[in-house]
Amino acid sequence: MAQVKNNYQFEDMLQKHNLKKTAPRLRVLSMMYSKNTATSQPDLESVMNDIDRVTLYRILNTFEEKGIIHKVFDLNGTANYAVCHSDCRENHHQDEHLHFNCTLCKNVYCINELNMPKLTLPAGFEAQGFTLYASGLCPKCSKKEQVKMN
Amino acid sequence: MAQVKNNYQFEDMLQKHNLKKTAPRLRVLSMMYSKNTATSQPDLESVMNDIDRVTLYRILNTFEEKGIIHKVFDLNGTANYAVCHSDCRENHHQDEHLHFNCTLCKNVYCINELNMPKLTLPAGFEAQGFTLYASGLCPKCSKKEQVKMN
DNA sequence: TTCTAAATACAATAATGTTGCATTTGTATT
DNA sequence: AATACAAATGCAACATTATTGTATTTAGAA
Ligand SMILES: [Mn+2]
Ligand SMILES: [Mn+2]
Ligand SMILES: [Zn+2]
Ligand SMILES: [Zn+2]
Repeated sequence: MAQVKNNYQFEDMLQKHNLKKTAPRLRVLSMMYSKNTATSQPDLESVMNDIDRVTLYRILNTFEEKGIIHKVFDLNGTANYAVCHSDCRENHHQDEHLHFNCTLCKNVYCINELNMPKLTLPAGFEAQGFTLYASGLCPKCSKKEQVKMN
Repeated sequence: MAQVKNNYQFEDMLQKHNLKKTAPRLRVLSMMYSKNTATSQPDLESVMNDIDRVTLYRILNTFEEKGIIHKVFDLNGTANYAVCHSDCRENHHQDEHLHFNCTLCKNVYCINELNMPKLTLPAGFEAQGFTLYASGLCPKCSKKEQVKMN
């Protein structure tokens, strides 16, 4: 479920990362932490339409650099941003988890409950990181489909 | 390695999919089949700069629909296109393989030699398809790095 | 050769992302 | 509380990627 955090905690987060407490940043944090799915760039932009587009891009970039959020491209190539799990540090993400993209509601879920399988690549390839994508129906949408069936 | 095919074979391919044999289509096929990596949209466009951009997009779309090529987004969200392995059909891709994105040369490799691990998602999620991404050094670039080290 | 549906070319527009710079603001220091 | 300055925002301009509509051309069938 969505991690519940209040404004004080967001201010703390910014302070810990040596970032100034500003209204745009707090609003972005608040929005991202209020959901249990990633936030697409278009969504973010339409919700925060009073904040300059460039400011949003810069906020997302710095948050990513600081290890607060990570970027995921969904199956359509759209940029989505999700809050990082515990162990991400500045300029070093630790986000090897599955991303589930619902084909119906288009939401992207970070699935941390699944440990990545160990994989051996063909000779010559030196893998540094893995990401797993899955597409299909998320719990909400699969329920809706069930109802329609009956 | 790159699948070697001649122009007659490309013409056959188009015919089998009920597509007219046109110069732009044959050139796109020829380019994609000549490489063992996916072709990025920008690359395609700069190489075929005499063909209209829109035409290229439409060729890529129809090829994808027909199951001739599949689209892969690399780690930067750039669209790449790769020739499909045997068993893709019209409007039904069968491309559950690993995509390896080299961090140095940026090339995207389709790794068919690896069978996808079976995964169980958390309750409620109904997965329809999986894609696995890996990033790191491809054989060529990892060799270059070796040489530099010495 | 003629005919037509399909494909391409061209024009316009939308969506996404970046860069440079002027202005504003958070915060450390006095 | 006032000052000072780096950091952040806002704005303008631009680049890239992608889509839509329509006129023109062309592959392939008749
Ligand atoms: Mn994630
Ligand atoms: Mn592939
Ligand atoms: Zn859903
Ligand atoms: Zn490489």
